[in-house]
Amino acid sequence: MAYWLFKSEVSTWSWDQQVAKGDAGEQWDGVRNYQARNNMRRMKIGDLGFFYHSQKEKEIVGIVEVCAESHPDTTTDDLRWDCVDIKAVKPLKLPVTLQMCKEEPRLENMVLVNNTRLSVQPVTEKEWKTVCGMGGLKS
DNA sequence: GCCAACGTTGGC
DNA sequence: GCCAACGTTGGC
Repeated sequence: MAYWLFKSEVSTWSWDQQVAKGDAGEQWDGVRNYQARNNMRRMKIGDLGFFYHSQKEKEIVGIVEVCAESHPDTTTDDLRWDCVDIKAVKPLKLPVTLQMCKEEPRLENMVLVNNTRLSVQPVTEKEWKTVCGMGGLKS
């Protein structure tokens, strides 16, 4: 079981839209970055991820689950780009803001804190549990 | 709105 | 294969 973090602008694709898709989920398309794509290729069905709103909110708002492994991104003909499908699992009771992550010593090595521009990131199990705790979930 | 960080592109 | 130029992302 691996853990990930998916970043999106609210105006592009929001948590509410993700929730509205229900268990069917939706492909995480539009990624045009090799590192992010490579992370998606490593994902397995059942892996969990955080859903992060960038730019305005700058906070982790919910938990998603990978429901289809990497496949071609249907929004482009360019064969280089793959994506996975994810579905919403549940929201955090309390959103965990970027600032909270920066102020939390246990998260000092988190990719979110150190590489703000990567849109699909790995999360360690320790970081996962820490953020879930901060978000009001037992994990 | 600015700017730093980073990735990509293309000329040589 | 190097590196300058350029574009994009995202925090502030």
